Amino acid sequence: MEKQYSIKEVSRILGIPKDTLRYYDRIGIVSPSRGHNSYRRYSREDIVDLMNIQIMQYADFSLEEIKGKFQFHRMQSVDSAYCQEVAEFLDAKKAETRKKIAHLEKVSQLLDIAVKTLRDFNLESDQRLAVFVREIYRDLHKQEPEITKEDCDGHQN
Amino acid sequence: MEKQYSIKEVSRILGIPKDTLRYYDRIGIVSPSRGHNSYRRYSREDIVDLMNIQIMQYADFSLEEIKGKFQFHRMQSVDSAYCQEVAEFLDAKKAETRKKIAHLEKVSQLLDIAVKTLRDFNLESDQRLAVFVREIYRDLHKQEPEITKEDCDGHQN
DNA sequence: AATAACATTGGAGTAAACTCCAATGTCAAC
DNA sequence: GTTGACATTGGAGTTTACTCCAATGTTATT
Repeated sequence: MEKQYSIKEVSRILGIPKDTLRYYDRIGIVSPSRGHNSYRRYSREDIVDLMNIQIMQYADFSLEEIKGKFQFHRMQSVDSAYCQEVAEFLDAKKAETRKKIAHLEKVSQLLDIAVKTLRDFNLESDQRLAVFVREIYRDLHKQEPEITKEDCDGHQN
Repeated sequence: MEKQYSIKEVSRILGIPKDTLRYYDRIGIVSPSRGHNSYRRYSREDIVDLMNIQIMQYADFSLEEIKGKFQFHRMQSVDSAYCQEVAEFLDAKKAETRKKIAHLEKVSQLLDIAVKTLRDFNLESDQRLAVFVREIYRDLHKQEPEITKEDCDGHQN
């Protein structure tokens, strides 16, 4: 017979606030069984699920994604097609992550030049800043041509 | 006499929705002058401000930060102390950005290993994944000792 | 004078992931 | 049997940066 954990214990063990655990139950992410009173009783498996969720949140998955793509309990049968699907999903996530990193690298550079320009002003750093800003501005306005027809509609803006 | 721009023109020029421009006006970020009717009339300077705001948003500044730290109009007198303050702020921002990058690099690696493990399962990649996850878990729970007194208070959680 | 196209306002709604609250129920200890 | 610590619930509030709406006013064109 496995040990069951109260919400308070789980909260302490995993560092997740009780309200958050109740919230997860509400939205169907981790719904533990209930005791003879209506108290939640978390199993070991529930706790493992919650740990996986923590990892996935660390990896920037939304609760929606977590809920949609990963049903942990049902993982006994390693369905090859499903594995393939998840692998593709993770690949896409990784590409997205690399994009974010590239963006932040630019930001880091921008801040660097901006600080230098501010600290000891000279033409060189000022011009480098201007060039950089212009580059970002190009980035900002080169929207992928995903909008074509919609442009012609009667927008309010 | 400088040209003044209508909200529609500014929206088109900068690619900022009209509603957003009105919103910026409301919260006091860029509040253009008004015509004899109560129409907003944007000056060149207003437009430059808005461009700077776009750059700062690209660099992950919140509107609150933008509003608090940067009063562009008042920049004629290059106050050395103020420059110093802003430079420090930007430095902190950069440190924060580098932290985010480090985090995302870990995420990228994690996703990489996870995909590999999923695609062709073997002990080696599985163990690498386990090690990685454990490492992240350590990261996750090593909160800086910023909380000391508050811990003792009567929290609900 | 009617119409369209623009402008104004206050206020409400949206997303995501919590976070908090009040009213109430349960349980163990004294 | 009362106290205190725990649990439950539904529902409302928080945050940020918009986004949308309806009612209304203004301007230019027909």
